[in-house]
Amino acid sequence: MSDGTVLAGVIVETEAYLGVSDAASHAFGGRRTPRNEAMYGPPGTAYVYFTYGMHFCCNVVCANPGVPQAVLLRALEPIAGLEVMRRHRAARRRGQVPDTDLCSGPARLCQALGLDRAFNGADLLGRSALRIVRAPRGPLDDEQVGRSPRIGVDYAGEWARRPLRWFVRGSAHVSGSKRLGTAS
DNA sequence: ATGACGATTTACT
DNA sequence: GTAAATCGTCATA
Repeated sequence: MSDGTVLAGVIVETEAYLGVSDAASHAFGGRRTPRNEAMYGPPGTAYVYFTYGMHFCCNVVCANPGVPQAVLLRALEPIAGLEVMRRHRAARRRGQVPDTDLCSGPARLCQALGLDRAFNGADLLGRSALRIVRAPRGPLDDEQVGRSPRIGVDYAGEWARRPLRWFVRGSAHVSGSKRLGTAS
């Protein structure tokens, strides 16, 4: 953060949005507007969008410039800056927030990290304030990764059923872990 | 200018 | 389980 505090977490849940052919994607049918323009940028670009009148969600652009494919960051296991995250998340809530719920959802994660439209279009691979680095613990075995259909895209017909959500099996930091964390 | 809607979260019955 | 919160964006006119 601006005061030097480091907020960090391990990505434990993601969803893929496969571009112009994907009915659940903001770029479906080649739709290109000021809002989703970042999706058409180079790989490693952040696509942060505002939704439901109150939430932000953060994606990582994955394909070449002009090809609007991205991965939605859905949950993190927080590993640094927990105090700040708790403050961010408790602000607009009644009680306290369990540590397993600090970043267990695409909008929760953005709230905990303080991500908003200022980060839209940011380069996640450089030295800027927001970045993604290789996990020190290394890659996971396939057995440790679960898959399921994506969340909240029921309007997308056949695409809604595709298993394009990935999560760390057994992680308590996955969104809706009680319902979905053990699926597939 | 208008209106419908959302890649969600939270609270409440 | 259901519903409220809350508003930018985009398609339509």
